[in-house]
Amino acid sequence: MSPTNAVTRLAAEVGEAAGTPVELERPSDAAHGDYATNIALRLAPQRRQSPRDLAQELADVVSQSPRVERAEVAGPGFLNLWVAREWYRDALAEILAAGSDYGAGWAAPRERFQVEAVSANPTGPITVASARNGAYGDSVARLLSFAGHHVELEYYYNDSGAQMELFRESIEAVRRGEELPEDGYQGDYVRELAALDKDPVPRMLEQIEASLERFRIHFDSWALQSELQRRLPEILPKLDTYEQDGAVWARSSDYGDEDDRVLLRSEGGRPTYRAADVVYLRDKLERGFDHALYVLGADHHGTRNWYAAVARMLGYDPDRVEVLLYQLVHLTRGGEQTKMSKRRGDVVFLDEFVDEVGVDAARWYLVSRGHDQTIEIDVDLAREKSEKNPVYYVQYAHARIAGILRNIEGAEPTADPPGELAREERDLVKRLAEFPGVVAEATERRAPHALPNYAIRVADDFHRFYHHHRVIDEGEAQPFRLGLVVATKAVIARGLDLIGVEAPDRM
RNA sequence: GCGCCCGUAGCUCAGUGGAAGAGCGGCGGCCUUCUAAGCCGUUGGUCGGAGGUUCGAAUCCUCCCGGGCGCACCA
Repeated sequence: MSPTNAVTRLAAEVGEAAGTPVELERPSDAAHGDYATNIALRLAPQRRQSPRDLAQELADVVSQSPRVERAEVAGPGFLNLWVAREWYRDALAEILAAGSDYGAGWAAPRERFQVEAVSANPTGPITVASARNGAYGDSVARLLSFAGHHVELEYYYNDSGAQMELFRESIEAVRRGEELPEDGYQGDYVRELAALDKDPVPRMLEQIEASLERFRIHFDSWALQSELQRRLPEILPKLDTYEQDGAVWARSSDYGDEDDRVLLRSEGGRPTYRAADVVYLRDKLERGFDHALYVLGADHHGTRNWYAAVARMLGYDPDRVEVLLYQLVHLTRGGEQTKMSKRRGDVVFLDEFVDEVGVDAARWYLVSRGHDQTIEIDVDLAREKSEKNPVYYVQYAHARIAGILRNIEGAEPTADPPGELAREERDLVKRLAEFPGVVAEATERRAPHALPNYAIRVADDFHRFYHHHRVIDEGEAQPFRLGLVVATKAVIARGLDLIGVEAPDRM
């Protein structure tokens, strides 16, 4: 399922001629037309026809369409299309009618998604590494929601594991003026929490929530490991388990995981985090979510198959569980790599990073790389680089349009071109018409980094248009150009919103 | 040793079977005109390597090299 729009409707016309669905692409070389398809090359073998002959037959049919200016056969059998003025008018009219909803609501069926993201232990402030988790997970959530799904974002935190004990012990040690436990938590924030003379965990959680809200990530709910763990006795019998060496194991290797996993430790029968995972997953699916998405750093990729195995063991369709992995953030200082460790206090916190570069540049930066790509951040260069961050290039396009609109308040936009379109106008309309396809693909591939890359292209086409053509006082061209920039503004604003970046009216 | 991810321009990275790209950097131009955080030109790549599949491979398969991350009764 993907949204219908001017491009897919044109593809459908070609598809009708070909008798099979057709996808159109925009050739990088303008000499290859506005749109092109390789359908003749794919169909030729089964039709026992030469690709070029087949392409020519399609060209003859398709060129009859009022939306097609001309159609040509090129190379081994590509079909290149030049679209007509009518197509541009249709495409722009559709965007103006939809406004900020352009590209929205295409999902069918509409389902309920839970996205669990960040979920860092409250043993310290949110780091830049966790911020990537949040930026990625939140953007995926925004995309799913924009598609028409019901989406809730949840933060799951561990308040009872070994790391938390070590954290509390570290605080206590500082309070008593004793030496830190082995591998204990260090850093300024530990001393500050120790000075408060209160339970450090609620304080830490408040700070985490505040940092994430500032980063424009709002969590709908917060889940607590200790609470979920209490329901373990009720869930445990539903699992395929066995005892060995005094511990209780899940037979997860029979359900698609690499190994069996310990649920209850031999020492005192204390539950592992995986025991809580089982309760939590069941809770998610029983709460009425069709899909449970886990956003995990690559350092957790070993647990990738664990969640699906648990779903199988509990009798759920494992396809309802999805693990979204992203690669880690590496920090360097003046070329030297620093390890991100909260325990050693050797770490860059999100708040510091945002103080340096701002929310917009930070979110853009963390989500504009593919999630399978390791991110390198040179902390010393972060600020300097932020001034050259492409996010400003995109935002500037939006601000320029806002400036135009301020100067001609009340003027009526139209999608109807007064005459032949200029090259910059055609390029911009075609670019905007890509938006629904970009959004749909980004959503289905869980790949929000397509948005910033696309937004740069839009800004590119806009800035070029802006440089070559005026909007205001251009006589009969004004209403159409106004429509063009109004549509551009809507697409840029939405594209940025989907990755949590603001679209300012002035810069 | 096993598993996952990555290797594309000087740097940071897009591009998941169709005709090699962007930003930054470098060099040279453009502001009495809706915002110069902009525009135009130019510089730049044996797509890590070798085989294979295909009419066609940066993209799919195999092997090799290099880097990252894992392989807990931590999370």
